[in-house]
Amino acid sequence: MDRTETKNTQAESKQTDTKQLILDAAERLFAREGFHNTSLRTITGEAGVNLAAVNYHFGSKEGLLEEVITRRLLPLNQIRKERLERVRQMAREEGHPPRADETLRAYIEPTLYFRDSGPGAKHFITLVGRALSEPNNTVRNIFIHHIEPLFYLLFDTLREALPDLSQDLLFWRLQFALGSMSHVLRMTGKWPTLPGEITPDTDTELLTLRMLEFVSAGMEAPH
Amino acid sequence: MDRTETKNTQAESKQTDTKQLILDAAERLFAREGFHNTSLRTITGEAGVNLAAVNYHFGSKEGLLEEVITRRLLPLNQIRKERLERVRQMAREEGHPPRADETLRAYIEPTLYFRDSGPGAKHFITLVGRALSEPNNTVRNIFIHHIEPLFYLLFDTLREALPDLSQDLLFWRLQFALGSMSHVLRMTGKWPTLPGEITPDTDTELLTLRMLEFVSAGMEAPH
DNA sequence: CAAAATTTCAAACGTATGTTTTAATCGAAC
DNA sequence: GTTCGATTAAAACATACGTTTGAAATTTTG
Repeated sequence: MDRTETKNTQAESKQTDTKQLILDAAERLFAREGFHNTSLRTITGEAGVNLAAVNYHFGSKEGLLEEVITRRLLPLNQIRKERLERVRQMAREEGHPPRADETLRAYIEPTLYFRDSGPGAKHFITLVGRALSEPNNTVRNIFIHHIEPLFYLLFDTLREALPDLSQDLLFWRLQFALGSMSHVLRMTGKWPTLPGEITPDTDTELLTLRMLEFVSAGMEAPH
Repeated sequence: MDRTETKNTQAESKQTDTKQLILDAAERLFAREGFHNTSLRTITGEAGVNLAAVNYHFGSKEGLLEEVITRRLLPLNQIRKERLERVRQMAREEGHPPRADETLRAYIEPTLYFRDSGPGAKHFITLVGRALSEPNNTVRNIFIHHIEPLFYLLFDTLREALPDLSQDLLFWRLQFALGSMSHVLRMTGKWPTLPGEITPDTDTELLTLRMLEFVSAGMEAPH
């Protein structure tokens, strides 16, 4: 009776239900309140399941976090990786370096559009935005482990796109760009009171356009 | 014997020592581990004072946080406010709109240079960088309360600098810029493993220059 | 249907937290 | 030197947390 391993026999209905309910509630609460600020009693309460179910299905609170993250991050990273490799590959076939704005688009566009891919995805993207700025090692390390190879791919493709920039300068500009994106991701629905006619919850398409205008200009700025 | 009010008679030596020791330790630990992930026992342990001293001098853990923040944020905000008003005032005297890059510099430069203003200031700036992305309301609200008027001043000055941008677009671009800055602030000393010859801990002057190049170009990008 | 494995449940465990209490200690004023 | 308010100190308090337990309930297997 190994309790941390999931034996997926045909007996999936109840188990899957409980696991999904916990994952969805945890995703929402981790995004809204943070990992340490969310108790298992709150999660299981909102999910409508027994407290012990978390330790039974996920082993520990940390194990739950890991599955909350990987459940959506693996598919998202797969998409971003394919988009980046396509940009790189097509440029190589056409015999010119990839364009910086297309490279950035290949990374940013799937990330922003992922918010609309399902009800819980929006919360997850908030979590992604907070990932790198998490003070807690537990949360940050799980993310970094999955994001690091993608970061290198993005960095290398941008090196080809912007050969005039030193590695050092490119690194910083990429950090500026990623900072812009992650800030917007985690701020969704948390804007302070705003002046006048500003409607901060713009639709995804317009937001993506604006973000790409901004970070592309910054990336290609004179130096 | 009101324990939350500080009676500053001449008997300041011991009290001031203890308060300073607690504030410094809390600043460092809140920045490194986060507010909820830091216990009063860890703080008082590192400060070398008794556990009860926090509640005696600051009333509560939240009161301690508030004083950790205001102790440095009030002077920093004063500097940023003066710099912004000077840019605005000088432009008005010379009969032209303020420049966007000078406006951004008036906000960003004092913030980055504040890191070098003392041993604990570096930790505090990490805290500033994490302020807006804090999931916890306790932390975020204290910051927002002090930062909001400054944000409006920055926004209004940029409106004068960039009259072609709609309020909506300007709002977003300012968010992108602030995202870049806060990301860098909180990432100090927390970079993941990096490729090759990259030295992420650049000196303040060069980092400021690069950040201003980036966000100015993004702010003035075509649309 | 009976046996076996899986999942749920209520309760308790041990620990860590912020806070409070009560007494001891310190420093200055008279 | 004594007195009095301010500060420190040790201990305990109440509560919340993640986790474990053991039995009941449910589902799957033969």
